[in-house]
Amino acid sequence: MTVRGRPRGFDRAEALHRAMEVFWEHGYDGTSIGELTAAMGIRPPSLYAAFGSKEALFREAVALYEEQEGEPPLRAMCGAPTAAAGVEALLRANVLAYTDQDKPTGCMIVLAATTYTPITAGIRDFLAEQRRSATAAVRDRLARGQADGDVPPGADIDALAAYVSTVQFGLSLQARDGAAREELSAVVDRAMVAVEHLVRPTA
Amino acid sequence: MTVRGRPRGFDRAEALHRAMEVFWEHGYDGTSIGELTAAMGIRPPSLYAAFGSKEALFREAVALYEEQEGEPPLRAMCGAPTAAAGVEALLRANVLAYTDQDKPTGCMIVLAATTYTPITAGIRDFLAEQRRSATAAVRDRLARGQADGDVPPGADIDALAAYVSTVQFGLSLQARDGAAREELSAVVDRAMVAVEHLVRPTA
DNA sequence: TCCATTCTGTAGCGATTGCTAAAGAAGTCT
DNA sequence: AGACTTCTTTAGCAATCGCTACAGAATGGA
Repeated sequence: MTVRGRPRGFDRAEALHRAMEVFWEHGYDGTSIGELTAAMGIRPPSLYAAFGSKEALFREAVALYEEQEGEPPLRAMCGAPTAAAGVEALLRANVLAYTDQDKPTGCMIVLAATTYTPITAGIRDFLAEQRRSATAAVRDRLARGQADGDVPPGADIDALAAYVSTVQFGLSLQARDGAAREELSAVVDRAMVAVEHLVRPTA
Repeated sequence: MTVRGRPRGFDRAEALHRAMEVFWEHGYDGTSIGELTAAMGIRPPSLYAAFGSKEALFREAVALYEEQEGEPPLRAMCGAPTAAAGVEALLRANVLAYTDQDKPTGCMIVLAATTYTPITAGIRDFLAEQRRSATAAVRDRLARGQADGDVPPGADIDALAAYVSTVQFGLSLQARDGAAREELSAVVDRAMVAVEHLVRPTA
């Protein structure tokens, strides 16, 4: 079952990766089709034939981002022996990722569409949903900690997960503002003081 | 020394306030001149005659925002008896402000330009500078706490200030995502656990 | 009264936006 | 070979962007 017609002249996966990097750095609104086609090495009709629209391309780029950049820190969180260690692993992995010299700084999910224009409401809601699911992943890890006995049964894991996410969001913006890796690492040190304390028995 | 020529037909201060609200909600890129003139009740030539350009108007809007929205929480921080109480007052005042029903959610300084397009680099850097000065204000309050004796001399106040700012940045995004006031309040509770602990003697 | 000055309205500038029609190129099918 | 299908190219669409030329309106000064 071979494909008919003229074969595609570019690597779709590689083009998507390039698009992801541009969206990551410039956000959704800040990225034009011209910028995308230049980075992807193709012309607009090829982009639209392969990806449908700017919004559809962005959603695919977000999915790729979550797979490549989002999953590893989450796996580090799940693989840690305790919930507190998991949260710390998550935060530290993200600090490293947010300050990687070879990539745009900060988290794409956090920074790509914070403005509130009616036109890009769909994009904004989509990213907000991704952020909520990230928070849910933290809460699930804390719940497992309760089951494992390393988080007190009475702890408000929803509030604690919201706190961890809040710190993560803030770290992304700090990274965009040019904060150094050690600076963000020191912030995580402080953030973990609260986590450790709240996870301690009879807190 | 009266003004010559036709007098201005609108209240400049009120028009600026309207512009601020639009920029606050939609960000810099997300706000068009048409949207601004509609909200301000004027036509483009009047806007340009009174404010110069979109960027100049935005900078004035930011200055107004800091005066109206930013100063009160900072004063609350400075007026508190201890540095820890000051940080808590700052965070709680901001949570109330970020979730005010009558205003756009979150902080304008944090949310108005997170994307990284070369065109709006000036705007982005300008806001980043405002964020840095907010962090500096927290650090100064912590330094006063050291002088007053309610913050240990050995405490790393730069790192602690960065931590507080990180939480603040995160709170803004959480507010934009629709987080309720009680939810953000609970996040502040958790954040303060770290602050209280780090400010405790011999920490 | 007449001029100078300044603001306001209409109308539209050049540039850029996301996106696409139309034609040619490069394959598989019969 | 020739039809069919699919991709790529050129060129440009309508809409919107930030901004402004120009003429009319409203004031103060002489």
